[in-house]
Amino acid sequence: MDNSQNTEDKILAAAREVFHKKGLSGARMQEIADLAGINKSLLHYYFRSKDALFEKVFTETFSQLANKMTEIFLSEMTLMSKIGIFVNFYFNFISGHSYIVQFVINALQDKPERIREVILKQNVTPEILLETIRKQLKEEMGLDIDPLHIYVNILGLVIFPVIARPLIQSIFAIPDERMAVFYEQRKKIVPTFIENALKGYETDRTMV
Amino acid sequence: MDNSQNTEDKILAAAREVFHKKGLSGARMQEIADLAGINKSLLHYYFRSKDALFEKVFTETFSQLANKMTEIFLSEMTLMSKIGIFVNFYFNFISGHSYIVQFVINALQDKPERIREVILKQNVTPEILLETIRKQLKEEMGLDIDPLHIYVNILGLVIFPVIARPLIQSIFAIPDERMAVFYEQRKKIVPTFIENALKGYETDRTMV
DNA sequence: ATTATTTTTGACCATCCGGTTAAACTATTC
DNA sequence: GAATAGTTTAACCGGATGGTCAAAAATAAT
Repeated sequence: MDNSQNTEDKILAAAREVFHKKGLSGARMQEIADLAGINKSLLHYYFRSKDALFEKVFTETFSQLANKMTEIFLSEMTLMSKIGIFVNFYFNFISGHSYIVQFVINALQDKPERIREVILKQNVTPEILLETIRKQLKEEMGLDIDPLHIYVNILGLVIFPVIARPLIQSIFAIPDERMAVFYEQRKKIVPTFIENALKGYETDRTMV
Repeated sequence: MDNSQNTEDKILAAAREVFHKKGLSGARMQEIADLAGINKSLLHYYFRSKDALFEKVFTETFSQLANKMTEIFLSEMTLMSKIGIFVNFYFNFISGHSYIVQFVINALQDKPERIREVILKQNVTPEILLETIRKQLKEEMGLDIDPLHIYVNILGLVIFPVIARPLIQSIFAIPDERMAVFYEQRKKIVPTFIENALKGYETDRTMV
């Protein structure tokens, strides 16, 4: 047999690609089948329905993303090191998976309940993540700031430029090459920006 | 006649609502017609096709958004005042139009060319916006930083928490009331965060 | 080798959906 | 008030789309 991959994996790979790019309503079962190089009926043979297949892809994708994020922040490092590594890793990762984050956000916008099932299967508790950041803010920088705000700030500075790429690029007429440079610059700029901001709290003493 | 609104406006209002929430492929012409309280054929009578109607809504929405953004940054104020006002305004505006930004991003992700036509109709040149910010960074804070990075930072800190709301809220199990508080807090936190970050550059002298 | 089981296919179905058309209704013009 | 133009509707069309099914092909079990 030339079946280098088994059918189920081929389907999942194709479904991932199509769903990530086009979302649930934009994707076509036929397109997924074609991409996987199989008959459309097989999709229903392995996964009951379009929705079931989508849910599978969503769960998978979300877990992957969540794991990558928490993994770094739960490791043994200073907060600033974590931020540096996270930002760096993320820009690299996402440049090869540009649709992923938006896919997750859209899927959740469309139907927030989707996350329930997934979050339970997850081994990481979000509370632990926040608590870890809170402790590090306090102990390493003497800051009593809500860790959620800081975490959201970090994500915003990293994720927004990626999902808004078409927006930014077209508005400011930036060619692809300069855009690549732009992202490369952000690997340094974002950690510096955050560090400056946090240090500012130290001197200011205007806590939130 | 009881036609409080003319038909065209009723259609546009309905189309806005549906397209904003569900996007092009997720929206149904019948649903728009129902919401507008008219016959489906009328949609085609006033706007040729689904695509034409969508394009109309997109243009309209994008312009509204872009104008709001640039208006503030091109006014006569210190950069920090602009940032404060912008952040404040945006959280207020968006809480009543939560789907808008994501709608624009998705529409552009789906088909980047969409922006071409719109940008030409726009009276604001993006270059002027950046140039204004650059000048203010230099003159008011003595900073030689790429204004695009700063602008993107601001947008990221404001927009990301809004479009990722379902994500954030479900992951961290935040009830609606606490989420409202969260956004209210950000009106202060974000400007402070940015101000600290920028001041950090001043003392650091580690320019980018 | 034969049977039983799993995998794959092509033909098909019902429904959805964007779009068309002709006729009905309304408003305007003369 | 008849003629004309503009607006609205219901019925319909054709193709796309998610999904089914029975039979064929491949694989495994005896």
